[in-house]
Amino acid sequence: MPRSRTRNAPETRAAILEAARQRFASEGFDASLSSIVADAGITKGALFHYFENKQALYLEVWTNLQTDMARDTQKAALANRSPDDPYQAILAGCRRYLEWTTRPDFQRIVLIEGRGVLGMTEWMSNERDVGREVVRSAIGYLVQRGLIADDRASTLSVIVQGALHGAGLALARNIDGVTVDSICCALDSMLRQMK
Amino acid sequence: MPRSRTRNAPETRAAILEAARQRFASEGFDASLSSIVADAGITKGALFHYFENKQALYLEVWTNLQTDMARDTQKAALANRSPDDPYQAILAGCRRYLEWTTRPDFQRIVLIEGRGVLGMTEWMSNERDVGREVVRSAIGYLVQRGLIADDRASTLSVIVQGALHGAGLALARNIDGVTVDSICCALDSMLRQMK
DNA sequence: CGAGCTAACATACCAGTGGTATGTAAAAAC
DNA sequence: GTTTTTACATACCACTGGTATGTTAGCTCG
Repeated sequence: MPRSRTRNAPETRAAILEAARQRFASEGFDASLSSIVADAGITKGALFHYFENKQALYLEVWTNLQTDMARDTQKAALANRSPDDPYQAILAGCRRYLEWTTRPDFQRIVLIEGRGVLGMTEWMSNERDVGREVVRSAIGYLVQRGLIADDRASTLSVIVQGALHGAGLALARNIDGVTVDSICCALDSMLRQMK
Repeated sequence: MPRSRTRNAPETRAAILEAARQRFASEGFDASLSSIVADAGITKGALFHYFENKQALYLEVWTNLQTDMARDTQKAALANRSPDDPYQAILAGCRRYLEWTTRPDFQRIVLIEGRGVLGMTEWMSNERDVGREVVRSAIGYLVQRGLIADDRASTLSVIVQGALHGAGLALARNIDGVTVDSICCALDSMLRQMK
């Protein structure tokens, strides 16, 4: 009823995604679709016109956050390139990633719940894990420079990604003694000693 | 009705937990309480007599798995103590942990979904994270030996825990090039170079 | 231009869910 | 032997994700 008669598909879709992001960020996946469509100013009919089901909606919110983070992280890394220290760019990327972990929506949707919500079906199956791609490319860069053995790249990637993930969660929980600087310091020596 | 007239509270409780573990492992948190109570051979009345709500039930299943893993891991570590190499025990514990990550119920309930299900309320708040305690005590052991600086213990703990977590997930997803051995090898040099 | 098709929503409704209120019988307490 | 408590079962409810079915605006094309 309050909806204007002008049809504007992309705006509607964006409104749904935005409302969903906020609700998912504050209430988690349990946030009801009713509340989301109310926030977006539309009805469930519209929602199910654009998204197959609740998981699909969540997947898109999750993917958007993830890709935004990846882009920003890579941008930070490229901006801090140094000709005589190949680690500097990567460490700048790590620091930028840790900044993302302070965002409440990123914390809850990506760090905390995402894996469980999309679990098995989407997350497990394949390369939807954008974060992993970023880390892999960073490690690949070190391999290219001859700083890391080629056959260790995969293993070291998952370890570095896991370390970053754990560090981000620790920051989110603000565990004693864990700060952005202390983590970056630890990652610095950790990365430099990898071979 | 099929329930015998003899009251046996602990058995009933255990039956519920066992049924819940299996359902949660195969269907995730979405597994309906109806199916769980059917498996356990009781009714919802009994379930809600023992557990405040679905989350509380999940929390207990999750905690049990987590503590079993922690106990087993520490046992493995203590069994592999070596007087001239303090790292050996820890690495044995890591290997044992990675073995746990091959268990489907542990994968789904602890690695994938647990964080999201209990998120914020239980997991975030504090020391329900048994895994972290284990890692902290291992790092504490190295601090005691003078191998790691005291003020770095917290940060290194979350990094090591994250690395293990990520490695376990990678094994669960069987990502190319990642094996138990390759991870243990990487952890070996990583731990030994920490200071 | 106007008839028909389709995209973009709205409305009404449903099965199933977690959770609650209430009942009841056996054991334990006194 | 009465009362209280424990250990369940039964009946029920509000609400949820999802579906089936409208309805209307805009575009296509003769």
